[in-house]
Amino acid sequence: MTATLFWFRKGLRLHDNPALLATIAEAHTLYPVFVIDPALVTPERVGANRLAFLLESLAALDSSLRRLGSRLIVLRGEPVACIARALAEWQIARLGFERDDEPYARQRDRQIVQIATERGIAVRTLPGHTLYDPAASIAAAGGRAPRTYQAFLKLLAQLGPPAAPCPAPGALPPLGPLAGAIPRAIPSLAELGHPSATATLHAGAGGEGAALERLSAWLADRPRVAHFAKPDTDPTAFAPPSTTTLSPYLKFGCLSPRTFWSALQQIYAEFPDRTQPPVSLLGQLYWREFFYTLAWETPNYDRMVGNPICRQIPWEDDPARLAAWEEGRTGYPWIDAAMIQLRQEGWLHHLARHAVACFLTRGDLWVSWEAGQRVFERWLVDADWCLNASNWMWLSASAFFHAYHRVYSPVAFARRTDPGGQYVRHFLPGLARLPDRYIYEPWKAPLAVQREAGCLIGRDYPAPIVDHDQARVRNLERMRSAYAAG
DNA sequence: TTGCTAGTTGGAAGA
DNA sequence: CTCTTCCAACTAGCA
Repeated sequence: MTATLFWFRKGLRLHDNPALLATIAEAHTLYPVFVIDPALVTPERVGANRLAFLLESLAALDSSLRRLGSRLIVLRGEPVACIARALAEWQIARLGFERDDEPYARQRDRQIVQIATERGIAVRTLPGHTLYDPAASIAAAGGRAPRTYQAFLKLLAQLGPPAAPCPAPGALPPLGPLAGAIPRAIPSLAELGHPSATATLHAGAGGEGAALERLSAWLADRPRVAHFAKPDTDPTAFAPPSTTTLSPYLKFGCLSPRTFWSALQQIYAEFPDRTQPPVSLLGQLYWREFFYTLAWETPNYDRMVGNPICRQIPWEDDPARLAAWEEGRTGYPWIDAAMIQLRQEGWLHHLARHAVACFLTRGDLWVSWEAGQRVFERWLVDADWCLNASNWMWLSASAFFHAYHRVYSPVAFARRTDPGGQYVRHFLPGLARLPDRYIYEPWKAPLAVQREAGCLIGRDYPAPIVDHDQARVRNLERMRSAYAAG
């Protein structure tokens, strides 16, 4: 009898899971395992909303496995030690998992593969988190990942369509004999030291089933899918948002990118006038792929120093400014409302992320993008190591994007799509009674208007921590110097 | 080597 | 309200 352990990490799904299929094909008995690493679930590292989403995804996976006569075994502890112990206790002969290309995961997986190999355990890994295997894409590109999106699209054309999604398993090997003794152990948020989740957008919606339902629901409006243009979507729309909000499912692998890709192709076939990458929905999947591919070969991808694609810029450490930004008290309602939405819902529209990221770094506060990256990493339900680093480099004009003189206005930008300030009024109820005219710059409201609205600047809502026009001019000069020095 | 082109998503002012 | 123009500007990719 060959006892096999399949280790779920990302890829929390049964559909299109090549590593799982390959692993169970050779198994007589199976131990499906997930490990909760206590170091990664502290409130300092992860907000309650993302942790709740993960726990829901695990519960959904457990239910799916049970329908096939199996179950999910949730272990808690340092992952390498946990898996090593399980391999020994359950006399595992084969280990399988989906490859994870993040540096932390690569390091972790190297250790467990070494331990398994030393003990004579066969290890089976396959990629499944991206459309293509980044290593294979780079090899096809001649050993160097493209540095621009357009060059990456050319590479994709050369690669041809990604592999078709594989079916979910119709049956699973019986549970390993020792699994019966292990209690069902998906912990609660409270057990992990967290308050309850506050999300409205993704509340109670973790897991593969919800992912596929939300995908179907979004795809049902076929003209909208075919004509989707990301830059034209509304960053101030929040009930409902103007984009798919599928990102958390892709982050945890509740949704396969290849399943998404295939579904899009079917719709695109009906619409000759569909939008194209980079702005189309397919283009969004390709941005993800582009960044994953480049990150695979770039050292220190989530840092400025030692990162060969990142411009070296003398950001200034300023804990007070950083805290004001993170806590939504910069005095700019559009920025503050977005930061409140981030913390309440764990989600922000892409362009709202742009606005707050530009504000923290090159636009206004001149604080390092790495500090902002850590804040997003904590609060976003869809926090994705590679995409988070990529977009912070983009917005801070450290890589990919170089037109640093283009600075988002914290006053004018949101006014274009939301002149009445409904978004601000929702997330900053203290400002709700201000007239439209002052909703994005309340410090300009005459005192009588502030009193009438029940919102005195400096008492009920902060005055701006920087003068945007002055900060912008000063920072443009600093960017010019940094670019010249580079 | 050099020159040329194109690049997901700005803002202000004016027609 | 929508469109155009100007501002000031850098890089990767390619011929």
